[in-house]
This record gives sequence, structure tokens and C-alpha cells, in this order.
Amino acid sequence: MKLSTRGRYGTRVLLDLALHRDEEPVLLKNIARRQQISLPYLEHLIAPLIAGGVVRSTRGPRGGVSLAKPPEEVRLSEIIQLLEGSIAPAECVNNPGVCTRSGFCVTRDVWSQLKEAMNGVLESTTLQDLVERQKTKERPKEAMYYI
Amino acid sequence: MKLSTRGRYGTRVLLDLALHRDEEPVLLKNIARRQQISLPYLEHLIAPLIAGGVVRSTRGPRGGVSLAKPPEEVRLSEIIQLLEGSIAPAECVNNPGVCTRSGFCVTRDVWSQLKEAMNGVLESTTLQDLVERQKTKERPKEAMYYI
DNA sequence: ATATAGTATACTAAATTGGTCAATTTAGTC
DNA sequence: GACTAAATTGACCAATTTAGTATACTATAT
Repeated sequence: MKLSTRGRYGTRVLLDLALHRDEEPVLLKNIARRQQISLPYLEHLIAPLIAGGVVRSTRGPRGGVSLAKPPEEVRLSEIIQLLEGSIAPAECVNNPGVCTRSGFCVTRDVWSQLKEAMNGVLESTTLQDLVERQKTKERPKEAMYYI
Repeated sequence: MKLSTRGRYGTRVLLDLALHRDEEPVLLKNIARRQQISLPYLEHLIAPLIAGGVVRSTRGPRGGVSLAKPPEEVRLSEIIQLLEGSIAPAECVNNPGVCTRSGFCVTRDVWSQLKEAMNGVLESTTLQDLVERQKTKERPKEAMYYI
């Protein structure tokens, strides 16, 4: 029940992009360095994000990648879908035909509920939310002492 | 983000046990047949359930396996934990030490939320709940016509 | 032109998954 | 006490997925 590095790295990559909109287009090399991901692997991760319309790329000198939409419009569900495919914990949830039991299987109902629970979190969180949380974490002193 | 067959088959196995408490102890052979799981593989799945105290086994003639507790006391979270390990979608959620970023990583916070969302479903569902849902599904006619 | 930067394809090592098979232990029954 | 039914254990294996690396290619700003 683990996310692969694709989903985890990819989310970090997009957060990095959202945090560096001022230096757009951002060099893959810089994202790779900041996020501690190898450049060749990052190139693999960025491709589906471009294909999915979340990232725009510019080639050539002074090129790089940028967010294709404002961070408030990028939901985590979209990112995970592009990089990991469906969040469903079992194939039968999306595709009942793969199992003859689907019609009467109560465990399948549970896997559906599980999918909905995860979807709730991922649909309700955008890149902008992550940016704001990040900013809160970055000034821990003022924030913490008065709790 | 998929469950493996261990968790999915294992849940079905325990539901099968809960549905056949009258013929306890149940032969692995019978569970294998009803749940369409190969006997040798089922033997592997049952071992951690016995070790985890969810299933009791009796060897020898007239032996078999039985639920070690009433179905109301077996939560799906327990089953999944035994067969798949932690539900956490990333290692860092349970074990911050595996990543130097854990202290300030906002994506890690999302993976934690995701874990909690899943846990909510799995903690609140017991084998008895599945048994009841199963029984409802088995008399579809009376139940459906009056909706 | 040419250097820069992303794009695409092919390959690979390691881990995980989903099993099978054979040997062993335990416990009822004759 | 021998026999047999049943669970238990451990060794093994093939296919798939994951997490990359390497290499060659294409587009573009200057």
C-alpha cells in the first residue's frame, strides 16, 4: 500500500515549481538539485506531467519548465493520477470485469470506500495549500513561542 | 497504491471464516475452493494471521482453522496490518529517520493525512460488518423492490 | 552556427509479488 | 502403536514492477 517514488517525487517537484514561480522557467537541473532527485530520473517524471497539462516546458537556452496553471488549480489527485494511475487499492474497484466476484463481493465495497477516503484528501488539497503550509513551517519561531 | 493479493485474499479468507463459524474448524482446502485461492498460497497467507492471534488452528484429523475472536472484534485495520504491514503510503510517515527532509516536508504531512483517512475506514469496519453486508446482498429481491 | 535545455528510447539491477513443491510436525482413529 | 488427515515450514522460482542510467535526438535563443 505504498506510493512509489514517482508520486512522491513528482509531488515534491511540483511544489518546488510552485515555490519558484519567480524564477520561471525553472531548470530541471535546479529542481533535481533542490529536491535531491537525479536529473535523468527527473526527466522521466516530468514527461507525464507535461503530457497531462500540469507543466509547460520551454526548450533551448533560457528554457526550463513552469506550472501550466496557477497552484490553486492543481489538485494532488491530478498529480497522483498522472504519475501513479488510479488511486484505487484494487483493480476491481475501477474495473469490475477483472474479477467474477465483483457483483457480490463485500470486500470490494471496502476497497471502494478506501479509495473515496483517499480521494477526499487528495481532491481537497492543492499546490497552493502546500505552498502555504510550507511558508508556515519556515517561520517556526514566531509561530511556536506563543502557543 | 495497490493492495497486494495478500491483503485482499486475506480479508476474503477471514470473511469466509466468519461466514462459516458453524462448521468450525474450517478446512483450508474448503476456504481455498470457495475463495478461489490455491491451497499452497493460502497456507502462506494464514500463517501471519495465526501468529497475529486472529486465527486459531487445530492440526490433525478433524482439524482446521477458526476465528480466534468474535467477528465484531476483528477490525480490517488489524488484518491489513498483519498481511501488508503499515498502511502508510510512504515510509517516512512512520519512520521520519529514513528521509532527511521529514522535519520540514509538507508532502510528508499529506501522506500522513492519507494514512489517517484510510485508517478511519479500516478501523471502523469489522468482520461482523462485512458479514452483515454480505447477508444484505444475498437477499437482493425483497430488499430492492421496495426502494 | 552553436550551445543550451528538454525529449525519447533503450537498457538494467534489484526488489516485490505471486506463486509451487517437498518435507515435517501434530493429532485423532483403528 | 501404526496410520492417516491436516496444518506448518522452508526452499525455491518466474514474472512484473520499480528505480533508475545511458545515449542519442530535437528545438530554440542568441
